[in-house]
Amino acid sequence: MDSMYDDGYLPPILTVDSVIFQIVDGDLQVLLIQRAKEPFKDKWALPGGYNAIGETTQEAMDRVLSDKAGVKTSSLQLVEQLYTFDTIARDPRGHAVSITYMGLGRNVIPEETQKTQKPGFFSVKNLPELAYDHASIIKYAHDRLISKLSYTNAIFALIPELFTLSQLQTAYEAVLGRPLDKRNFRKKFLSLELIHPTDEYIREGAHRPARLHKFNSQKLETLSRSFD
Amino acid sequence: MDSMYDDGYLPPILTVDSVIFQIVDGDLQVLLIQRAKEPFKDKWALPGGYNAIGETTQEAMDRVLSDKAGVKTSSLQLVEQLYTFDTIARDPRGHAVSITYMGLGRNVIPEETQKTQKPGFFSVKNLPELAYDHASIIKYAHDRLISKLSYTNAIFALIPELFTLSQLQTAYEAVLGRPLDKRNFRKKFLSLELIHPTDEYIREGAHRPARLHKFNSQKLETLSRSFD
DNA sequence: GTATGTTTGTGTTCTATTGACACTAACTAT
DNA sequence: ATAGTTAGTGTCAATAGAACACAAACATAC
Repeated sequence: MDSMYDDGYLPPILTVDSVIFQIVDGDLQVLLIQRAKEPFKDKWALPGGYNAIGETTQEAMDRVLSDKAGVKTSSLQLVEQLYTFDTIARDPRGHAVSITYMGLGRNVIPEETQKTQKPGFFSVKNLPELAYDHASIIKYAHDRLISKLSYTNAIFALIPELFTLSQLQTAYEAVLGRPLDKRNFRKKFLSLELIHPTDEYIREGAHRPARLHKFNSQKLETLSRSFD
Repeated sequence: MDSMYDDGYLPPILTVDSVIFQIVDGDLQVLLIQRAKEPFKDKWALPGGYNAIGETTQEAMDRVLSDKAGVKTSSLQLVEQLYTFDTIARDPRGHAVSITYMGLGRNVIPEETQKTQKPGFFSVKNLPELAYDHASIIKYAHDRLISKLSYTNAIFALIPELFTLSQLQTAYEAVLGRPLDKRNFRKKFLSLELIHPTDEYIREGAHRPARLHKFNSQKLETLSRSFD
C-alpha cells in the first residue's frame, strides 16, 4: 500500500466526467458512449472514469476521453472545469466524487478502437436515456455554455477559424436554441470587437459570396460586466 | 483495507478548503487560521482538511470548518462550491485535489476550542502571507462574488435581514471595492424587485431615520441575463 | 427653542444600448 | 435574361445607464 495512506486516511473514489459539445448542421451535439459494463450496462453515458493517483484531473480526463470515446483533448478548442458533483448514492459501488469538464470542439470525429465504447454525438434536443445523473450534468453544462456566450468569445471553439457571420449566428442559435435577428446580432457582435474581417470570401451556392471573419484570439477572452 | 480498493485503484488525496466572507464596518473580510503543523507551519491559511470516505465534500467542509476555525456552516447564510484545484505540487505530501467552497455570513464569530487554530477574519485588502496557493483561491472567490452581485441577490447573505438602503449600498461597495452613486444605485436595485420596504425605521444618530428593507427571499435567486 | 450637523431620500437630463423591422447586392442555375 | 438564394446594410423608438444637487428628519449643543 502506498505510504500516503499510512495514517489510515481513505479518500472517496474520484472520477472525472466530460461533456463534449460540438455543432453539426446547426445542431448542438454532445458526445456519449454506451457503457460496456454494469452499472448501467448498455445505457448511454458521458465519457468518464477513475482518476488515479499521480494524475491531475485534467490528465485523467484526457486519458479517459481518449480511451473510452476515442477523442483526443488536443482536438478540442476549449476545455474548462464545470463543477464537482458528489453524492453518496451517485455510484452504486459507494461514495464517489466526480469532477466534470466541458469541452468544445469543431468537427470532432471519435476514433473507435477496441477500448472505445460506441462513442457518438447526440443532439442535446434529443438525448437517449442516460446513466447516473448525466442528464442533469449535461443540462448544467449547457446552461453554463449559454451563459458564457453572453460574456466571452467562447463561441470561437465551436466554429471554424475562418467563418461567415451567418455561421457565427447559426452557432449562437444552436446553443441558445432560439433564432436571433440578423441585423441586431451583427451590430452587437461586431461592436464587441472580438473578430475582424479577412479579405477572403467564400462562394458556396447560387448566391452572393460571404466574407470570412476571424477571431482576434483563439483563446477564451472574457468581456467585462459591471453592476454600476 | 476497504473492499472498495480491492482492484488496486488508488485515488488522489482529496481535501476541501473554504473561503468564508463577511463584512465588518464596511470592510470585506475573509476567515483564516494559523496552521499548527507543517507544511506551512505558523502561516495563515484557509480552513481546510481531508475529505474522508463516506463523507460528502459538503460534510467534510462543515466538519473541517467547525474543527479548525470554530465556525458552524449553519451560521452562514450561503454556501456555494467554487472550483476544484489540483496540482501535483500543491501539497508537499503528494498529489492532492482540493474542492473549494465559498461561504457568506453576517456577524460570524469563530468559537475557539482546543482544536481550532487561531481563527480570525482578515481584510481582503490587507492579507497576511498565506500558505499554499490560498492567495489565488481567495482572489478567485472574490472575483466570483463580485460577479455574482451583478446577477443574483447574493448580497442578502452579507447584511442583516432588516437593512437600510445605505447598508445595502455599503455592502456592495465593500465587495466591489469602489464607491457607487447613491441615487443610481437605489433606482437600479429597487427596479430588480428583490427587496421590499418594511414599515419599520431605524434611528441611530443625530439624523433622519432610515427605512428598513427586507429581501423577498433569503435564498439565492438568479436574475436572467441574455445575449439578444 | 433655535441653530448646527449628519444621514436619508428623491428626479431630471443626457447618452448609450437594445429591439423591431425590409430592401438591395451578388452570385448560380436554368 | 430570369428566378432563386443568401449576404449585407440603417433607422427609429424604447429602454437602460451615468452624471448630478437639494430638501427632509432627526439629535445635540447652545
